[in-house]
Amino acid sequence: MAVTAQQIAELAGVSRGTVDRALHNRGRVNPEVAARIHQIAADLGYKPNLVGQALVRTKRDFKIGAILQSVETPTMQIVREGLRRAASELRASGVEFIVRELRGLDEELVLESIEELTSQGIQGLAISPNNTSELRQCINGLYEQGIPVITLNSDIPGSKRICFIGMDNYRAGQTAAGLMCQMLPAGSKVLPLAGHLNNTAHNNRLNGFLDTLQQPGACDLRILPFQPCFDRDDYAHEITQHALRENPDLVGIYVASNGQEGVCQAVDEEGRKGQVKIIAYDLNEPNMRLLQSDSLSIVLDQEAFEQGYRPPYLLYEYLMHKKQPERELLYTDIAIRTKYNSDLMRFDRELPDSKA
Amino acid sequence: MAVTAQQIAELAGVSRGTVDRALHNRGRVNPEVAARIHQIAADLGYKPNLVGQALVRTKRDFKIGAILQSVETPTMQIVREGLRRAASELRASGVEFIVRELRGLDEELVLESIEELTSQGIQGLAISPNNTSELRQCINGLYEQGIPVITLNSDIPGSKRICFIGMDNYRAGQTAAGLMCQMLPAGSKVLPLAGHLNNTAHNNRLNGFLDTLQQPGACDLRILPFQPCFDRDDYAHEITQHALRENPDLVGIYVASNGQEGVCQAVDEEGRKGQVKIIAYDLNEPNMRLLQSDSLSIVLDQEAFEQGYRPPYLLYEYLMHKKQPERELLYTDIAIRTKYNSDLMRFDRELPDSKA
DNA sequence: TTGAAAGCGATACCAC
DNA sequence: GTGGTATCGCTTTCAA
Repeated sequence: MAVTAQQIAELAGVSRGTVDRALHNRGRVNPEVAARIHQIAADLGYKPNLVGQALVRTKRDFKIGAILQSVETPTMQIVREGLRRAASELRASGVEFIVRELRGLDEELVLESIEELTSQGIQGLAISPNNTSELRQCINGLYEQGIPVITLNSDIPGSKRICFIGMDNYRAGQTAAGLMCQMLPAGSKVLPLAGHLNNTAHNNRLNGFLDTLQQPGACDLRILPFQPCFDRDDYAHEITQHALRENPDLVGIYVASNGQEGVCQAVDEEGRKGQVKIIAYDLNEPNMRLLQSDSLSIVLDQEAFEQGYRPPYLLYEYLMHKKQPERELLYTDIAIRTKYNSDLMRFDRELPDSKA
Repeated sequence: MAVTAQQIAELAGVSRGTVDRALHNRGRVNPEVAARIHQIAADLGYKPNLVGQALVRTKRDFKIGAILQSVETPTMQIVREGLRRAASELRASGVEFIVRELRGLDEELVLESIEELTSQGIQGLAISPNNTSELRQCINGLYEQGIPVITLNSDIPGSKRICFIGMDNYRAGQTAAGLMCQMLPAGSKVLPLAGHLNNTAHNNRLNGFLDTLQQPGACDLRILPFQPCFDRDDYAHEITQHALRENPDLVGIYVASNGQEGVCQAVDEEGRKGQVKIIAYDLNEPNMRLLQSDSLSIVLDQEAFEQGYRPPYLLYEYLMHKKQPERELLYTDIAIRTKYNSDLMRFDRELPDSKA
């Protein structure tokens, strides 16, 4: 049996209350007694039992909110799974949890939802935001009110969110560059595709890619001018088709955004499947299929489940023990997925049994 | 606030005790009353508060044991980190935890340690075993005594351990084959290295690799006869040197065992660095350096931290809620690591603050 | 400055 | 069958 506060109290010849005040430096305790208590606790290696602590905290009831956007996309659906799982686990420990799942990107709706959640008295918020100044101000406002915010999947840099969890897109771009170098011989021609011109995530993926390939000592690849496909498969298809016809020696395509299905289809139609290495993003159902059919060579994944799963716990720790997240930027793993190591059903992603 | 058993009791006009018996079907309760209670609980979506439950369980004190072998190796040191972290977390919830960390592989010592732990009254055991029939029998014996065992890192197939957590080595070999195909042009010559001839893990890695390359429709690589290097860098060095001299067109080396440092050194000495793609196993400090210096192209990692971290929790759940692990074989992720995505210090690997 | 006691939620035991 | 009560470890309040 682990040592309890009661045991310390008996050894010190005082009551549990005094031990508690002493060990937590709450004052109102004779310095000599306090010193003795600390000594005994250290000798016995006392650690407060977290279960006991947690039970007490259930008196002050916690209420945490979460807002997801674009829940219709495959990646956000995985984020949502993670969020739901965390919510269900925390609810089982007595935490109240309110989730708003929004379709599309609608700043108005987001601001409304925040309003709604705060009026319901949430004490912390996890959100997948747009990067706009209104939302930044809103988050800063919540911070001033003492409501911690965590951004997930995409960030609002410079805002007063206590942390961000998501992909390091620049690093991911570097990773893609490294893989292209491994796969292609010197002098190969590569086409980079991005989404919207002002999408920070995609731009970072592109810059990481280009910077790395231009470093001194980097492998020698010939990079075509990058093309925006606006996350659309039809545009991506057209761009790819055109590039393939113009460049019979095109052997690599880097898709920093959505549009990979259009790319793969074009490559297939032009009869170049297997001759062109394609790297795309996010391990979801459609991309799994493209990997299995050898259409995509590699998918870089951002561990979307984690992005949903962790924020509730981070907020809980913050509220419960005033514990700050380890870092302001919690980058998820950059997972390299191929045909052979891409299992959507990893064991640690399963939902726990509902206990009746 | 979540709904509590007390509230149900009030609504049903009975006492908490009756509610408890009814909901857990412990009998000794009027069927009509039981039905009413079940109805109310369902309506209110009652879930027992896990914290409250956990607190009660601290009365019956849990004692869990763990045995690690070969703790002097880089990989097992990561496993150990995971194990220690889990131990420290569970201790903070009142679970007793006894860990034996053994150097080398010594079956006698392992059997002794098991004896010692059981005599101390452990109710569950996590162990990184050797695959011998004595140990299998021992594990089966523990099972008969009602002491669940989990094997980690390496398995004893067919024994009555409740589950195994570790790498799917065959799948890893397939993954390596897939990567070699992506990296090398058709007709390339590849040298496969293994460790001991009877090491199951290495053999599986090798077979997965060879099988995949020989499948119909697979890419066309010429595989040299595989060589055992007995996990030694000096042998690996010699084998590699010889192979490189004999085969000026050798452009790929697959190292299914240890010995990668010898391989890299030989490639470097022969002036072939950058011309030969090398795939090896396990992301540890030495391999990180080899990745950074572009000596290794790719490392396949087995998530050693997880292998240590999860078994204690699985045992705890098993003992606490009689919950079986989801599967008998819990395969850890096959992580593909390159120079750019190999960070030993991922955020989810950090030790929690010690709470005073 | 200190102790005694209540209470968090669930369970187990013992009377009735 | 059922209700009352003690208990797990800790925090908090109220008296003293």
